[in-house]
Amino acid sequence: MSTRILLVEDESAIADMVCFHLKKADYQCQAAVDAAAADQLLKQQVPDLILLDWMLPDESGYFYARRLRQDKFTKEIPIIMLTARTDERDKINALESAADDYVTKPFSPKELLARIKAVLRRASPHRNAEQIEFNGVVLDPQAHRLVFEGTNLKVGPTEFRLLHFFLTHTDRAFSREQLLNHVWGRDAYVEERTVDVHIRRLRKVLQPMGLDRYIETVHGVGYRFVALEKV
Amino acid sequence: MSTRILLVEDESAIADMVCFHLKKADYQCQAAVDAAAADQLLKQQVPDLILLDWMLPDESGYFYARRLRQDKFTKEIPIIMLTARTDERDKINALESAADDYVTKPFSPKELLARIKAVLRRASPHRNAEQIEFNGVVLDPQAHRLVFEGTNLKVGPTEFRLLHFFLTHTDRAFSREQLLNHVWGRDAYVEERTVDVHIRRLRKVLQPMGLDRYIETVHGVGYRFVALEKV
DNA sequence: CATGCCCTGTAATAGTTTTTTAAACTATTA
DNA sequence: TAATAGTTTAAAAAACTATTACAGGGCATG
Repeated sequence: MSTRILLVEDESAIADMVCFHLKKADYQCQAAVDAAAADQLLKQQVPDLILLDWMLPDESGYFYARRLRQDKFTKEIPIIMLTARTDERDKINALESAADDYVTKPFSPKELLARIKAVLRRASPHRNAEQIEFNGVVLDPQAHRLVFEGTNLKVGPTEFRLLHFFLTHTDRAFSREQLLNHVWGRDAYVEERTVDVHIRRLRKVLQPMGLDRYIETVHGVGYRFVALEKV
Repeated sequence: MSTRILLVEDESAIADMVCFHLKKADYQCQAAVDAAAADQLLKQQVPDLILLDWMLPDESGYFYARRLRQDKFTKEIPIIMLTARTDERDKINALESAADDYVTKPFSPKELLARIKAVLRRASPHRNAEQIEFNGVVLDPQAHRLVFEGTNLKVGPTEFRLLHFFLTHTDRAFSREQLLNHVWGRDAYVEERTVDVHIRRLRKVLQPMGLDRYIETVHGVGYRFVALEKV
């Protein structure tokens, strides 16, 4: 049983190209030219992932994504946005809060497939239960513990979830709002500044083994966890 | 005599595919399209395992699972849920407490068969009857006895089952709900806090030989029994 | 069939951990 | 250097856990 991907894209040249590569990579590809067509397809069958163009003829891809997030039948489906390159902070922010990831046009099939794979892996709960190793620290979601060189690290529940999120979403900056959405839950009523405090506490936990430096502050944006070693 | 598996799934494409692979793996496969049909089949014959779709036409798979757990004829049957992938902690939690395991769509036949095998092995009675030794304490499920250095330890039935469960499921955190499901039985109308009391009683039993420290409290989650020696 | 004993679940209360907020302080940017 | 953003600390509030006592049920014994 292969993974179903719904592609919502009005430029047929791009749509054909993407579909071609998706099929070659053994995904099932359904294409829709606009939000209305996508809705029709969604009624019939729920896909495992949605590729969504930022600009659609009938509705902004951004608002369509938000709409998909509100519907209980579609809210769980991971969304990757396809968008023109941008520098606008607002837009990037909007992208990141509405979608699970985004790819800027023009993109290579290779990049797209890599991002699809990453998003699907992330969204799969069994993967979510897998142990993650990072520079000697092992995070075990099943046992709900953090181990370094055989010893348990004492870490609060929120710091644990925060680290888990970071380890599964490395090398990307997240705003405090995004972190609240992902780590606290989409309906948390908490001050943004609270994130700082938990970042602080997580850094404190990781300090003894010198891993706190992987939590980077992105001024004016939020925080980022880097997995790649700096040269 | 081969293992009987009941498959409850409304999408016939998936049902056919699963049945095909089950039969190939030498299981007996019965299929039902909804809960009502499943009930009919269950009246005739009790299967060894149930594969249950999370979303059914007539009833949520989740609630059907809960219903199966309340019926004394079906409560012992292991259940594996088939579900779309999700990130939601609530849903994962619901899944884990209602079912023995779950597989996310799309799944490979290989993965499904592996999980079936694992669940059946876990549920098989012979393993449940094996003696377990832990740091000098011997738990004998057959005789329902707990022995330390030749002397019988006085332990209540619930504490015995709780310890048995822990010894067969070490190094994992379990919520109180999960412990109630596994140790008390899925139909127990018991307050979650009651688990605390039995944890306390079990700790008291293990205290004299210093083994109570292996029962760890996981704040905000539940409890965990560690097998690994801490350094 | 009454009695006492053991076991269980609940409730009350005490104790602990974690989270959140606020506020003072430090750093960065333009 | 002013303005904006991030860090750190402390303390109150909230959430969660431990412990104890007790009532009621079941069961064997007298």
